Amino acid sequence: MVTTTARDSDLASALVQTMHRLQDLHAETSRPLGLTPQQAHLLCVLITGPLGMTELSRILSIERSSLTSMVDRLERRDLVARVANPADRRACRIELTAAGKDLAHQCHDAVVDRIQEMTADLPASARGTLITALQSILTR
Amino acid sequence: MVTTTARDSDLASALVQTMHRLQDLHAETSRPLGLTPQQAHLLCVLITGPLGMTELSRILSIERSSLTSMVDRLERRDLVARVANPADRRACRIELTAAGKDLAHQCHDAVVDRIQEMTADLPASARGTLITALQSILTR
DNA sequence: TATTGTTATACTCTATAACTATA
DNA sequence: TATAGTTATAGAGTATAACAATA
Repeated sequence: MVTTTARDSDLASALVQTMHRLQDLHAETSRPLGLTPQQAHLLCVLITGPLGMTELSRILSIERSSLTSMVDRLERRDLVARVANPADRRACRIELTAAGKDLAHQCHDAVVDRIQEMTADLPASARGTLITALQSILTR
Repeated sequence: MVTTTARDSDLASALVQTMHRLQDLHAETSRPLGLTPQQAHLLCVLITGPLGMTELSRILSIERSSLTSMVDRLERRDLVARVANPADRRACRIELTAAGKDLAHQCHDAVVDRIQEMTADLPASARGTLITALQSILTR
C-alpha cells in the first residue's frame, strides 16, 4: 500500500472547508445585490463577452434546459439579452445589458475585495506558493 | 492608495476558480450515490455525531425552515432520523441511520480520494504551505 | 443526421412570515 | 418572552425527455 500521511486528508479537508467558506461568502455578496449565487456566477462569466447557450451551460456545469429558465429570468430583469447569431440561425448569444454589466462588475469586485481582505496578511512567499499550487490543482 | 500588485487578484481569482472546480467535483461525486450536493453535505456534517436543527442550519448556512424539508426528504429515505432530545422537549436531534452512515462515508471518501488525486504531485513543501495558508484564510 | 435551443414536467433548494409547543 | 422546530407559500435551480428549427 501507498503510505498515507495525516497531511493528505488535512489538505483535502482544508480545501473542502475553504470551498464552503467561499460559497457562503459568494452568497453573502450576491444577495444584497438582489442576485442568487447562480445568477451572479452567470453574469460574471459574461463579463469577458457574449456566449452561446451551449458554451455557457458547459462553463456553468448545468444542462441547457436549466440555463434557458435562468436566462429567461435575467432577461425579464433586463440584465442580459439574447442576441441573434448571424453565422448560425439556430444559435443565439447571451450578452450583458448595460445594467447587467454594472451589476456583474459590482459582484465581481465585492467578491475579490472580500477575498483580498481574507488573504491580506499572508506573507508574499506563501501567496506565491498558493497561487502556483492552486493553478496546478486546477489543471488536473 | 495602497499598492495593488497583479498577484492580489491572481490569488483571489485562483481561489474562486478552485471553489467552482471543487463544487463541480462535489456534485459529480454525490450524484452517482443518488444524492444532491446539499444532501451529501448534510450527511457528511452528521458523521461526527447528531445535531439539533438550529445548529445544523447554522453549519449549512440555510434557514431552519429550508432544513425542515431537506430532513423530511432524507428521513423518508431512511438516511437520517429525528430523535427526541430528553433535555429539551422542543428540540430534536438529527442522526444518521446505518444506511445514512454508510452513504455519508462513501461520499466523504469519494471526495477526499478525488482531491488527493488532484493534489498528488504537489511537492511536500507546497502542501505544507497550502494547508497553513488555507487554515489562516479560514479564520478570517 | 447532428446540433442549437426550447418546452413540458417533476423535484429539490431556499427564503419569509406566521405558527405551536416548550423553556 | 425567547427559543426550537414546523407549516404555508412562493420563487429559483436542476435534470430528463421530447421537440422544432437549422446546419
